Amino acid sequence: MPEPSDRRSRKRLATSKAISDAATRLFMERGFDHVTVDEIAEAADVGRMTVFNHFPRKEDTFFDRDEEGREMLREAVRQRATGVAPLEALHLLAHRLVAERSPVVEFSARSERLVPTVAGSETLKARARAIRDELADLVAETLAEAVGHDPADPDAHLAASLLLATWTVAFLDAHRIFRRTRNRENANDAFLALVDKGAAGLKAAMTGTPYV
Amino acid sequence: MPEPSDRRSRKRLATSKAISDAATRLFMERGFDHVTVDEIAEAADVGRMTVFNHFPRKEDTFFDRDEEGREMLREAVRQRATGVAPLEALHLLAHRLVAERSPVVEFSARSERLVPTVAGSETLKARARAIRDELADLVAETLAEAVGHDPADPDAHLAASLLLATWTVAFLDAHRIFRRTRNRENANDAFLALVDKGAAGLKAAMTGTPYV
DNA sequence: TGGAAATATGTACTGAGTACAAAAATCGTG
DNA sequence: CACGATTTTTGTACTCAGTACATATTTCCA
Repeated sequence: MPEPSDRRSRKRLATSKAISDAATRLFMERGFDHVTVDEIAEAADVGRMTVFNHFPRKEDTFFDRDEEGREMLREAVRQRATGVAPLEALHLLAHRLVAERSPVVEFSARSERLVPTVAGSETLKARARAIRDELADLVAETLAEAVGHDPADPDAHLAASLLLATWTVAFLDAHRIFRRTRNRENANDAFLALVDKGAAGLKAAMTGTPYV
Repeated sequence: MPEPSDRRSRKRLATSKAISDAATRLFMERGFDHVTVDEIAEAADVGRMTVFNHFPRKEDTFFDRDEEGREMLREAVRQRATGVAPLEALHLLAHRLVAERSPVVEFSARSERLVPTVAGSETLKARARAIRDELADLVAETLAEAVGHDPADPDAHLAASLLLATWTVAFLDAHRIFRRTRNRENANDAFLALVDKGAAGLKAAMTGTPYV
């Protein structure tokens, strides 16, 4: 994330952030469906059209950092150490993100407000599902690329779908544990326990392929 | 599906069917986004409000048979033969549906028009994903119930998510094969090959639980 | 400093979905 | 069969997301 030096990019970024911050705050306060785009624009002190200029849909003001996730997944597979299978690299990534307290799998006071905000809105849930599927497609293609297979390789798509499904269930369960116990370590443990289970299944499913 | 005998129910069903049929036809012809609710109402010869009376959202006029899928999944687990593990019952269900040429996994001229219709619309894809997640939740609860565990059992949710993910990938791959080879047997084989792979993974992931 | 390019904003529109009320069809019962 | 209750259909009026298009404003660069 290199801070761009020219004023134009800096201002654009500042405007985006103002909109996204205002929107996220309002969504957490009142729920996605009880906030209008006009109110977001008002709170961010911009015109209504500026919101749509930066974010094609209302829900994009909330989910505006999925590109970072894409980058992480791609890099984990491409920059993996020699001798590490593609799926193993992704499994290691999950463990590393937890160990490094990465924001994407963070269980904190903030995530405790964010998750119910998503859960409380069909639109936000739909967008979360869409992103999950987009990530699965990306992982599938990255896996296939890593072993020189066709991007449509069914095995790669099965592996990617199973992986994302596992991580999603693991994240939601860990969040549930965190809410119940208010203990980050418990949540991390629950997350990794399910991730490991899923990885074991994935390994078995992909036996005989170069992905594992 | 007992045909109700009273006129009221019959008429209501007929109206629903007229709307759903008209909508599906128009969506296939022109694409979901290029059909308005007014046009659906016009084609079904009802008032616009009648459409929303029968179907809360426009996309529900297309996906109006998901309850049957729910019923199948529930029954497969609940009515399983003694000695058959819950997940095994669901695996057998997949094979049975293919063997019996059930409409839900049918690869035909009709499905060849339906699938691209969904693929061509973000709204229909979103609804398909939502249904998939709803089915996964249902399967998770049914599995947990079958072994006397809490409905929120993480293992049940992981198993259900992996199962639905597998079936989805298998269905889409089989459809791709059918389009390419125009041979239903090829599609069935591709479907079952991936379902079996997923089942192998699922079995490994769930080792030590009563689900397998 | 004078445009060129990018960004911000306004106006006017389409179309989904909701709230509410009223009309029409159907049903149960005396 | 008739009449009141219930269900279904339909119309009207509204909110709000999202789009098309034009204009103004800001930033940049030669």
